[in-house]
Amino acid sequence: MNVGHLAHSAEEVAPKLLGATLTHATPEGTVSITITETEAYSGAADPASHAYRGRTPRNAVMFGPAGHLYVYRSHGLHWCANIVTGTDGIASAVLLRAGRVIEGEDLARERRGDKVEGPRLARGPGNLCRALGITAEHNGTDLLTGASVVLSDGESVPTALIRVGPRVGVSRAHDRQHRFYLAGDPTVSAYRLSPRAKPSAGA
DNA sequence: GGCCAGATGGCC
DNA sequence: GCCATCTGGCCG
Repeated sequence: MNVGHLAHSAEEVAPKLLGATLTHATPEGTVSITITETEAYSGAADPASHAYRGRTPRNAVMFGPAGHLYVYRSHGLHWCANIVTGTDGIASAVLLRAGRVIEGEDLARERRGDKVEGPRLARGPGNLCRALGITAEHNGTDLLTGASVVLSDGESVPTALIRVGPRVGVSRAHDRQHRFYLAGDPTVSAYRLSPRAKPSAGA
């Protein structure tokens, strides 16, 4: 993967990351996924973004150069990972919502639990991080320079298979069509409207 | 300083 | 549907 591919808005990059490969090698083994679901988040213009109110210690990586990993904790127990896009100094990132495990399925199942079905191993942003073994220690990692977590070109995905919809679980700007996923793919997570989402006009 | 909400997931 | 669990951000 070339950094040039990521040097655009999150909205542009998010659909293009479908089909790309994310790999994490550890002493225990290697797990790789094909990305099947993403969401775009921007900065000052996006009320649902962590960067909406400006730079803070938590979201600082979002403001940095493209190709780095932004990891945050959700609800006190899950980790979620984003790929930073765009220009250094301007916040934007793509949340990795789901993927298909293509290497290291045994290790992924060890991390996720015995009973988890193959397609569900990395279904949902928290599960994706757990299957890959991504935690806070990977926040800020450069994915393009051969660090432990690496983003690489995978299979090319036919445009006709890409679907767009509203983002999952966000209470603000929840109508924005910034979620991208592969049609009919069982590894894609279920849509859920935030309980706090305000009713929108025309609904 | 304190409180509330949250880019979730699993179990009842 | 409900709850766990904790951190960031804002004073709702």
